Amino acid sequence: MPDPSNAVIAAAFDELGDLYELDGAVIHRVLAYRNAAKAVRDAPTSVSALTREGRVTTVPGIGKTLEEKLRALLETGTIPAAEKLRARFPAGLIEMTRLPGLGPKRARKLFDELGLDSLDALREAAEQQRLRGVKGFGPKFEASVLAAFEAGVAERPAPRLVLHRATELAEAIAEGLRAHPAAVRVELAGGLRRGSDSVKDLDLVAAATDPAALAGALADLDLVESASSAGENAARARTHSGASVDLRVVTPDQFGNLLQHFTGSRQHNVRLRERAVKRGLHVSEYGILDDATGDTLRCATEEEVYARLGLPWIPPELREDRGELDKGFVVPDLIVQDDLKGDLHCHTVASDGRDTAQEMAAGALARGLQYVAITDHSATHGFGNDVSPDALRRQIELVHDLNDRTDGIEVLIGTETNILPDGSPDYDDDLLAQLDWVVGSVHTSFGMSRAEMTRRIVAATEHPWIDCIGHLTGRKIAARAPYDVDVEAVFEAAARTGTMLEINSAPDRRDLNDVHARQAHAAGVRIVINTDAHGVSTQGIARWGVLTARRAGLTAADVANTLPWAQFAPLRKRAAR
DNA sequence: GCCGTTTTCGGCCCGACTGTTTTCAGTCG
Repeated sequence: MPDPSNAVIAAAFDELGDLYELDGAVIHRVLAYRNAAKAVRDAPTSVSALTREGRVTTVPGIGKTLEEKLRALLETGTIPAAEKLRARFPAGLIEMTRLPGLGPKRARKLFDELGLDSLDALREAAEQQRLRGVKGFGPKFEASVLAAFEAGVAERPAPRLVLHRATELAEAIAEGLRAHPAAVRVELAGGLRRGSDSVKDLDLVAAATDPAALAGALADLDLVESASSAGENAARARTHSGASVDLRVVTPDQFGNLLQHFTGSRQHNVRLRERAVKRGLHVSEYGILDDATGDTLRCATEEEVYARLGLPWIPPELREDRGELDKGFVVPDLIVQDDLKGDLHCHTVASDGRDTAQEMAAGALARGLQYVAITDHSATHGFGNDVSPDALRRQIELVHDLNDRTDGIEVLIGTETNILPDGSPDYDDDLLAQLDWVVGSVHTSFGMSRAEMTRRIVAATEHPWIDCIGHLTGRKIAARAPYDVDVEAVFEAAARTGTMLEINSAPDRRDLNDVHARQAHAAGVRIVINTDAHGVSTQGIARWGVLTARRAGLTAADVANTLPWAQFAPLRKRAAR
């Protein structure tokens, strides 16, 4: 039995938190499990390995009790406490808490008094008006339950918006609001500003000379289908595309407090406020209350908020409670898009791209890059337009010729070769050896076992002509789960063999993700940020890969393709041969 | 259940809204 991954352990702790909450445990005990789950999910090393080494209590939020539970999980594959609680509380009870306004306390009450243990049972009870018989529940709640089912809550959890679409939409709304005469500043907040993979809704904050007037103006935008007031200086809306929008407006002297509060993350704010309380300060979206004086400090900028708490300004991408508020944390000089000198993964009409190698090279040059590798799909890609070995040989000639004719940018010939189920590439070694650069990616047989998939990708890192592994986990944000692979084993192999790992910038991939990129870097792996662009029009998506790298805390020096080609070239595995 | 520039015990962010209450617990962000 393989050791559970950090993701599996985190899910187990989250489940335990839910179960203890239903069991009526004090909330801080429940939160301890959720904190631990998050710490495990974000941990830069294997929590299973730490447990075996007896060092797991070095993970913040894991103490003696959770260590014991981890040991049980490693030795028996399960946690006894979870088994016991599962026997008492059906899974349907946790599902019931998906309904707005129904949390664990009230769900438990319905379970105890009416025996409701599933969404179906809840709906039936609401239809029969039996809920109002329970103290604390009334006709309005029954109506809201039925409305929630009508809206489809039971079938699907609220869909999440992938960041690039959400950003595009939110920027358009922000632009509309900025045109209002009362607007002083309008900014994106929440996960949009932190660069999360996806967001649940669009958070916007604004400063205005007349806050109520600007909040009211949200309803008038063309993009907005319907809007409602959510208090004096706030508005909530739904766009025609179905996204929900939250807007809060204050006067300019409080804008820093508001922006800080609504940028989050929740965990970052909790930690920030806990720190502040120890100094006698209470932080909210309205200001910083000082116990000593009774005064509330209003901040026009975020910098003032952090400064008053004795902290440097922390870039939004790092506000995830991953150590950024620890004593002695030094804010890194995070990478920016302009730091990138090359793109080592793109496609042309030779496979499934839209533009020619010449057009892609010109596009890369126009974006200020100094080198670009043409890496079309390989012979067994399986989605049409496969590049046969002969076609690749012709492509080598073509790109060499193009490079000779092109000034200002190094045009390299490469491939994105399929990693076959046995871990080998689908071109012969002598052909791969003629290329400047080879990305190896998994595009088939996603359903392999974790052990098989890990062996497959580790074997690819050990191949002498594979310079880099593309989109390591194959995930599609909000659409497709990653395939099951022991990423830590791959990081070890990549570091050992000198194989680089890509942060794929496609906005629905961002793979490596932020946590993996941080782990890989810590393991000594060389990271590159690639576009995987399929046309000139999408070469700008490096933005999303850079955002992922920033969330991983990476600087320009931590990303190999910030180097000019002359310095990058010798870092390739093939350069050592 | 965790944790320590006030603590090895007694704390553990902040504010708004909701529906049901007779003064507020639970939920949400």
